[in-house]
Amino acid sequence: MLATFFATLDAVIPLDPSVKASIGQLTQPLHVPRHTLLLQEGQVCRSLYFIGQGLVRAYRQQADGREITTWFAAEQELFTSGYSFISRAPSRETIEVLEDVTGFCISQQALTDLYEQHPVVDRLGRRLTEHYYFQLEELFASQITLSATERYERLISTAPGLLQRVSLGHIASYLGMTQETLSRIRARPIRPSGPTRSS
Amino acid sequence: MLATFFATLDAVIPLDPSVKASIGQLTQPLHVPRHTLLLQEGQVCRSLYFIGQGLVRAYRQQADGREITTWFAAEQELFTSGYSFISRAPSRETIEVLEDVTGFCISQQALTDLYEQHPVVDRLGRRLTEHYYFQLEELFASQITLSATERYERLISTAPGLLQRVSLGHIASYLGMTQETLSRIRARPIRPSGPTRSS
DNA sequence: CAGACTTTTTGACTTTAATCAAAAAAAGGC
DNA sequence: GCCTTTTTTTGATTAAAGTCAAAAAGTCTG
Repeated sequence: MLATFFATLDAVIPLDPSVKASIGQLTQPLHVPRHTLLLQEGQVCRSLYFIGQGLVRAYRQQADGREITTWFAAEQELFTSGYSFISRAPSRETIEVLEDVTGFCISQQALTDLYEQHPVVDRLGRRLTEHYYFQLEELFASQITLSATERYERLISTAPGLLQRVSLGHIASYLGMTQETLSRIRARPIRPSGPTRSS
Repeated sequence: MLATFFATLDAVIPLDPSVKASIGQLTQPLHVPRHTLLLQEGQVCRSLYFIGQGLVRAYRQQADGREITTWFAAEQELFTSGYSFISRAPSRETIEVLEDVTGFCISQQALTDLYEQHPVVDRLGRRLTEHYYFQLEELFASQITLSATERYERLISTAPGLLQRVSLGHIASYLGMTQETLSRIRARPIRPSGPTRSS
C-alpha cells in the first residue's frame, strides 16, 4: 500500500499532498518472488525500491568467489544500489530477494523529475542519505573496534529479528567473519552480561 | 581564500552568484594552530569547516583508552562531526588539528538559513552527503574484504601524500590495525606486483 | 516420506595480527 | 647541539579467527 510508503517518507520530512501526488504517479507497484536477482553485478541499478513486505540483501562477489553481504533491507525500508543508481555506473553488488517482496519502485528518471518538480525532494533525499551515512558510520566503527563476538551481539540488539530470517552464512559475511566462526560464537555458553546476585 | 572554497562547491554543483553571496556573508575565516582540539568528545559540533591549508583528523576514544582515527581531512576538503552537527547531539569523536589550518567555517544556524534561502543548497548538501557515503562504503568494503597489508596498499594508492604527513600510529588505527603490525608491513620486502621478466 | 540438497556444527590445524616488552631512531625544546 | 620526549622498529609470545574437512541437522521436493 502506498500509504505505508508515504508514512515512511513523512517520518523523514512531512510532504505536501501535491508532492505525494507526484510520487504516487511516478511510482510502480512491485511484486517479486524469492530468489529473484533484482540487480546483477555489472548492471546499472535503474530503480529505487520500497519494501512493503519481504526481505532482500545485497552482496559483493570477491575475486575468490566468496560473497560478502553488504546490507539487508526489510519492511518499511528503502533500498537501491546507491552508487550505481546515483552515478549510472555498473553496480559492484548483486541484489537478491530472500523473501517474496511486495512494494514499490521509482525509476532514475522519475526521481530526477521529482527533484526538478519539488525542491523538498532534494531535502528528503539529503535527510535519507544523511541517515544512511550515520548508520554506515556506526557499522564501520563497530567493525574496527569490536571483536567477532561483540559484533554478533551488536547485531542481535540492533536487528533482533534478522537472525530468524536469514541464513548464518549471509549473517557471517555481513559481520565480517566466516560461517564457522559465527557458528562457534553461537555455540559458546552465554557470558554473564552484568552483576547478578543469586542469594 | 574564499575563491578556492567556491571552486570546491562549484565542482559539486554550479552555484549562482546570489547563492555565493549568501555563503560568503555567513562564512567566517578560520585560523587554528597545530594541536588545537576543534571539537572534544561530548561537545556538540556547531560548525562545518572548509580547509584551505592544513590537516586535521577525527578520532574516537575507546573504553580501554585507545584512539581510533576515523578520518583525515586536508586541503580543499570539508569536514565536521557529521552526526553531531546534523542532529545537535554530543559528538563521540574528537577533532584534532595536525597541521596549522587556515580556512572557513559555517555555523549550524548559518547553514540552516542557507537551506531556507536557497533550495539549491539542499541539493548541494545531498550531493556532498552522497559523495561521502560512497567513499565510506568503499572504505568499509576494504575493511571487510582486505588483509592488513592490502588495506595499507590501498591507502598508499588512494592517499599517497598522507603517509608523509601523519604519524604511523594514527594511520594504523585508521586502517584498523596496531602500530606494530603496520610497522612490520612496511618493513617487509616489496612483493612483486606483476610479472616482470629479467632476461 | 524418502532421498537429495543445503545449512549448520564440530574438529584439527594454520595463519594473521595482537600483545607485551624493550631497543633504536627521530623530532622538539631550550 | 644536547637532552628529553615521542615515534618507530624489533623480538618473543599469545590470542583470535581462518582454513580445510567431515559429520550432523534441517529443508525441500517429487
